[in-house]
Amino acid sequence: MDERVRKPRIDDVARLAGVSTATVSRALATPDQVKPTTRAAVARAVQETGYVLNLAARNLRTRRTRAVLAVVPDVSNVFFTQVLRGISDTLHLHGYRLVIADTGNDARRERDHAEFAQAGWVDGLLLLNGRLLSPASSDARPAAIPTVSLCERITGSDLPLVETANRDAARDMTEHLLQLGHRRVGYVAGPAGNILERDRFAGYRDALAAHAIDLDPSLILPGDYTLGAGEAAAAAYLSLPELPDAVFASNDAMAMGLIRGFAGAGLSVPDAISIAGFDDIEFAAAYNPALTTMRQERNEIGVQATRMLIDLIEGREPTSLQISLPAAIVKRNSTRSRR
Amino acid sequence: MDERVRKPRIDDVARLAGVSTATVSRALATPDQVKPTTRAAVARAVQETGYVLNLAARNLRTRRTRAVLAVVPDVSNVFFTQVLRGISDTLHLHGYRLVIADTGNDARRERDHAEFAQAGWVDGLLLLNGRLLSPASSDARPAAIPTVSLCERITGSDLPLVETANRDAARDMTEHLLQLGHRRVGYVAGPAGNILERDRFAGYRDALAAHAIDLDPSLILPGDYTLGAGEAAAAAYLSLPELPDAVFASNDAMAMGLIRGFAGAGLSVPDAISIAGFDDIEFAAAYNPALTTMRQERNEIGVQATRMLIDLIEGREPTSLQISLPAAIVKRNSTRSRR
DNA sequence: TTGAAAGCGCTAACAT
DNA sequence: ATGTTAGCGCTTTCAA
Repeated sequence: MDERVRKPRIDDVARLAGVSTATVSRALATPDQVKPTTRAAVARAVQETGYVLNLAARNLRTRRTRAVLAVVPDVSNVFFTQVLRGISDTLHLHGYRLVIADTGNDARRERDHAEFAQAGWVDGLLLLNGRLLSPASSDARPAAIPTVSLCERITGSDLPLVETANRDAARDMTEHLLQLGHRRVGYVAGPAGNILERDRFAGYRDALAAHAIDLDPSLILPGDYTLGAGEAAAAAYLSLPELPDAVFASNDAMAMGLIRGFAGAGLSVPDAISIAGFDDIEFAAAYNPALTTMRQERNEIGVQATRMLIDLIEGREPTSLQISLPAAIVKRNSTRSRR
Repeated sequence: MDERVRKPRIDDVARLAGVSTATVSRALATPDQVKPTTRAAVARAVQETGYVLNLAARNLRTRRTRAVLAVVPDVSNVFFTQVLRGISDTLHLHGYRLVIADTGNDARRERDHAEFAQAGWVDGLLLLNGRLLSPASSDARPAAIPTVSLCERITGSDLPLVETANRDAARDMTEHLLQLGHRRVGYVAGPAGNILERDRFAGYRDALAAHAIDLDPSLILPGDYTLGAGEAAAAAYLSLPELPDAVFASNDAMAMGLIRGFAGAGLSVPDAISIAGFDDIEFAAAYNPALTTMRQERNEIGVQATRMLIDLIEGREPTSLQISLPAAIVKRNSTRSRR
């Protein structure tokens, strides 16, 4: 029931156009190496036959794909999507295609994709997930294709890296809350062991130390970067004998959770308490109240990492193999000065 | 300076293992066709040489890739990310890999990717963008590889399709607002000409007609699915001699914009006015007030479309080539009964 | 259960 | 400017 004709190949076109396959190939890939008349003849033959290039054959022959794979733990995470935008645009600019692999935070799928990447499925690899080739196979064969990691550095790896200066950023935000006159400044943490969390918490500590304020363990609450964790933290703070003056949540979702939690208890933010977040995700500005937060230049992270990768792929020496991008405080309505 | 050794090929492994290349190939792809002893020898040789398969070669030979391409207009759009999750999981379940192409709403990039897809870069195509192969090339050669479109139907195409029953959904939501006792029900539209917009507006009209309420043009405002459009609409409503009782925004971002706009003018939602959205994006529940909205089963759209595609790829007859998924009202705090 | 051998469809020397 | 030719690295009949 499938009476399809054989797909036309390059020699079908060549025959019809009355030239050699080499000429067809050139007419398609490097038109200016071919006489206009010939080019036209080829174009006509392509039309007529309905020829489409076979990529597998080309890739096999050229040993290149002009494609780059971005491995993302979770495409539905609003954080990564902006980074991807920067990657996508930059690649396009340089004539590469982007393919995205969503691993769903599943190590198996991660390995799968990485393996395929090594198998020549793409020319380069962008790792957005802070780990790869986990302990599973310890043969530790170094990545055979150019690879750059971004957003999270991979523990125990010296892969080229582009990230936000998380520690500095967290220090700055804490310092900002202190400058606002707050003294009891709480902190809602990210997942234990997470590398971002470590950096941000270190920054928080740095700022308090600079003001000779002791860490108050009752103000430091666990979290996991979810809205729910923020709500839970709010409840926990409410059960304290004395509320903090301000809380720095180590990401925006938790900051929003805090606001909801406090609002639900009849406490207004920022009148009763100041709340600051981290990331400046899309909805931070739209929130009620609009969130004061640390803006990570997610787009820029993608752009820089991609530039680095392209240099690597094309055999140039990248300007730098380690980039730490500054983050800036975005002051909105969830914090206020205490005077 | 690049003293890399030649990548090992299958015959290197074969030689080392003392077998033929055919046996190596089988040991890798269909282990149970090979004697355990041989299999072990091959495995050892693979280890020793550090052999990795060359995908281009395999794809060329087998004429398959076991990969599927999802073409997305904008990965940073929260709507699509959930759909992608459903796609990704379903594909994985069936042994396919997903690659995502972000076209950045750019027709050129769209065509690029589609072309590569036809060139055998993948086995199937998932179109999330509501158009493809736009007027540019009118040679209208039918897609050579299995293709399913989702989310938005493509005008003037009879591609297999999975979508939300937008018209029904919009009718239901409008009906709901009417049931709540609202009479002057406003509508904030999506981009003119957008197919979703047409369906949703039709549903809005259906509901009003069923109650014999005339369309009031002053209550129907243009929009473009952005938060800003919602804010602008709020301002426009505020300048009316009489405010509507309720407004149905044709997506969540605009509903949030409306709430901000009214809140900024000192009007409380839902006390002064009810606001309903469409989509139930991630932040709808977290918003202040939590948004009453139409929940599209985005994950399910992805799942069903992917099943359909796999059937197509593997030569089975899909159960259906046209699926319209119902959407359900999620009642939250941005609407209230008027009594 | 294994091996020999013939391509899959293209591109890039090299020659003309 | 164009043609000839030799593979790229794998899988898969077919035969043993």
